[in-house]
Amino acid sequence: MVRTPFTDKNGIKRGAWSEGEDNKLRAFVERFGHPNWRQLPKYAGLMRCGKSCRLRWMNHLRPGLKKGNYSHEEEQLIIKLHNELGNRWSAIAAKLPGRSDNNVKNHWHAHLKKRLRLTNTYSSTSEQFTHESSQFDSQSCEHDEDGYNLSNMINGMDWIEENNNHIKTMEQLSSINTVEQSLPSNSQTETFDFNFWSEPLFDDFWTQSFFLQ
DNA sequence: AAGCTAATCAACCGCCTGACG
DNA sequence: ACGTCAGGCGGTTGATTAGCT
Repeated sequence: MVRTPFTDKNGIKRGAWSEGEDNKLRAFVERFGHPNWRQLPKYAGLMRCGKSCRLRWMNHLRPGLKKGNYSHEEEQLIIKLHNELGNRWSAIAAKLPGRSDNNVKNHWHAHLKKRLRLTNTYSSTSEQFTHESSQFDSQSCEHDEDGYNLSNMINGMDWIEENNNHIKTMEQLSSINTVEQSLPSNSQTETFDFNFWSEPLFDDFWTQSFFLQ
């Protein structure tokens, strides 16, 4: 699920990162930090652009990154924050320890957005859902930019998740009339010498000594 | 088994912002 | 005040995998 590696006309490598490249970047950043991403690949012995190195570090290599499935709580928090902040993925990711902005954004587009759409479709077919699934007063509860009731969204998502096996398609969902009866009634840096990097001797001496270790 | 389509997510691109000279 | 540069952000692309016919 990654782009095929290739080298562009400037000799910059692009596409998927190899394990060796990851190791070089990780080792270098852990040792020297990253005060200058543009210069970093040169000193780290990587044929990558600085942006690519930064992205790789931020989204895959930095310590504490959480991989794998999102918890229910995380998903609810994303929905809530997206409602409050819009597409400010970095701000949303900042509230989710261990998740990168890219990761959150992908999860939103691949999972949550669709589920919310599904929920709203269902919501519009069931007046009862709108009434009973919300434990909040309609005047005071939160709404998204399109006017959707946020609490209903989350409750609806809960329900869809619980009943996922029974709902296969949007068509099926919108044709269900008896579903509402089954709805729950109470649903709810390290320090670094910056001048060091501009020191010409750094070029050969440090990169060599680093990789000779 | 083969072909097709949808889903997933890593990586890229272009733009914006702030720092600095 | 202006230009340049680097970092960061959000949108988009594309390769791979999974599932369906």
